[in-house]
Amino acid sequence: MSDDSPAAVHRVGSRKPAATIYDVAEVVGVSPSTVSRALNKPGRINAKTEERIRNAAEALGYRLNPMARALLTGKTAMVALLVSDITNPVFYDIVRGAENVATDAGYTLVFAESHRRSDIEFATVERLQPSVDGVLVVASLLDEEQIAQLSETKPIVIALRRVDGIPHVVPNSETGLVQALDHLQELGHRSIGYLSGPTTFWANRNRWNILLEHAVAKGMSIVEIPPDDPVPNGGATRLRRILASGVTAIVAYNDLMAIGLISECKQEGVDVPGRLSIVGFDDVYGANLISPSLTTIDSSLGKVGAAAMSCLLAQVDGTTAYEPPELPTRLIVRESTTSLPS
Amino acid sequence: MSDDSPAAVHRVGSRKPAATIYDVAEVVGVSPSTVSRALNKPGRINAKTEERIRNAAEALGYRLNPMARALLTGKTAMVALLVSDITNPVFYDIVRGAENVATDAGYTLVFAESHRRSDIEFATVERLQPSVDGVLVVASLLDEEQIAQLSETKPIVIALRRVDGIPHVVPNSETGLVQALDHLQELGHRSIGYLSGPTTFWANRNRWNILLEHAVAKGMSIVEIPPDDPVPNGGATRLRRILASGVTAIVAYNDLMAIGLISECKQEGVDVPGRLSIVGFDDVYGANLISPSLTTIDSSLGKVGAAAMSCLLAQVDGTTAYEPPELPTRLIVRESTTSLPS
DNA sequence: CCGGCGCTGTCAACCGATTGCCTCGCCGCC
DNA sequence: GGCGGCGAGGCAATCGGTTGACAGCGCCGG
Repeated sequence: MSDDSPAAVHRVGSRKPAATIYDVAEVVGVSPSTVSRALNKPGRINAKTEERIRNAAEALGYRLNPMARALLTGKTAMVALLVSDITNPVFYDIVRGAENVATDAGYTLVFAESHRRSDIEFATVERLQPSVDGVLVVASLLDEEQIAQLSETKPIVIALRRVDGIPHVVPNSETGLVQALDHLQELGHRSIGYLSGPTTFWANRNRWNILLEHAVAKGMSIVEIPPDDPVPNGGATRLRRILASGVTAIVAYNDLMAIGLISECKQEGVDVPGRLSIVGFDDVYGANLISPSLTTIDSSLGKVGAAAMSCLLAQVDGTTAYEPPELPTRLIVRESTTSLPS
Repeated sequence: MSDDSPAAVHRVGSRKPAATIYDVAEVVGVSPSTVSRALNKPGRINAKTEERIRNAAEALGYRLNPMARALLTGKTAMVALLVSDITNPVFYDIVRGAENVATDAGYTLVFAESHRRSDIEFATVERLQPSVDGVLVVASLLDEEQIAQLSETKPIVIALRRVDGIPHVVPNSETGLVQALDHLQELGHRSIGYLSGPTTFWANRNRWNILLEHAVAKGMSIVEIPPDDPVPNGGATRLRRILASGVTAIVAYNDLMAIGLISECKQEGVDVPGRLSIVGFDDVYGANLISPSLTTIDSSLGKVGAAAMSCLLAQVDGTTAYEPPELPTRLIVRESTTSLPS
């Protein structure tokens, strides 16, 4: 039976108009304002009346119209979450963490994607702002001025990027990267390559700076392998350059690039980790599936999303200033790194 | 000035109140209704006046307040997308496809997760309905009655599940599954196991029914390996049962279960595909990363999401009845299947 | 010379909920 | 007995934008 055929037919047009406080008021025989108070100022109204109103509201299937409330109060109980690319697994846990916090706090999450274009990002935030109480942007591509400008309209929080004067939540990349360098040093590696990400990304520059500083301090040599392709797994095309550089281990900007590099190595017959040890960043879904499984740095993205959303809601509610927790990263050793045969 | 102090500080409270049509009207010297008409009924107003109004609106940074419009017109220009589990990669492409269509049509996407609980799913749809023009639910967990009930309030579309009387978009699993059976038969397999998913899932029963019908027709023997664990990768614990059953190939409910099974095989030293050929379903991210890479069935989830959203928007706009495209699935042969040594 | 028409723009009601202010009735206390 | 106080509920304005009804005006034809 081929029952997969899509059903286009449907009884349309028969939708109920949705009950309002006026309907409830009429049923109970009170004024709409009394209904409003009964429903959200417990105690303001006589207990018995309140009870009758609640029952009537229940019976009518009354739901508050968020638009109407928003119009008057200016609070929409919605927050926007903007990522540059939905299909990038780096964002999954962030989205989930943020969604949980928002939902628990009674906020509805509006979700949007900027398709990796800063102009779309700007326009999208602008478009969304009237509908939401605040915006959480993950790894924003905008200038600091643009962010500051958007911040004048509604609260905005940035995740995975440090922006002066704007609340942001960023895991501490240093702890994990230092652990990675220690790990590689213990394995006998002296010459490291950093497989760089998009040069405009704050996180990319940040990671490189940390690596540079600590590698030098540890007496290791390090070199940045610049990207020649802006797509995330553009790492694959750079294998030749890496081999030519003489490094024995690579720290990649992120797991996607590391995974791309491993694939390339497989194709070219380069042994990983025998010839080249590889460390990723983020521990995304898939990092432990690939063979060899990827040694990488866990940046607890779920917590980043949750913390960023908490930070945003704290601003929206205007209550206490939210103090972001320390979010250390840590190395997860798997199969893609091994000791250098000395 | 020169407030370069660290992140926590931020000039709060200094947010602009956002321009309204009243502000624009005052600047131009016309009435608010004229501004409204100028902005969204081109031609209704004198061209020069309209021009002046547009300029003033631009200068003031005027943005329409969607809440205000929604209150009167009943159209919010938002649609909700509900999935059961954000971290399930099956949904990524669906979300992306749906987001693109919604954004292109000028709709804002509200995103929510039901945490795999049908009660949360129901409550979430109910909560979201007043704010949106329609709801797209992916792989709904609800009864048909519940879905019908929700459908009375606002348009609803279901993806990845067939529901009588409710518009739905489902890829045709039959084409891909038949190809998989053909593929396995060519490789010499005569005895197949279906590694079943959650028994309550429509898609699970659907796939099993299709497999049963066609395997029998092809003269192959087939057996359903029931789940003993509701989590997606619960497949890992079932290896013993599979081996005991004597089948030489497994078709899994989805890639997650197939990947779990492969991991288990690795741990237990069972050769894949030498001892057991494995076919997944969905071709999610990661299916080609694992080793051996997974033979699976591509169900073009991006198109499913796009089609489902188009279907929803067609209902919302009340324009033409949307005719969902045929969405065939097809087999992708990789390394996890091989011929049976006869 | 007058009626009527088309073009522009204004008026005012309305969507649903919230909230400051007011009223009414009742109680208790001096 | 008079008055203050308080509990309970109503009135009406308000948020921002939309829209049907209508008014002023210039112009045309009869």
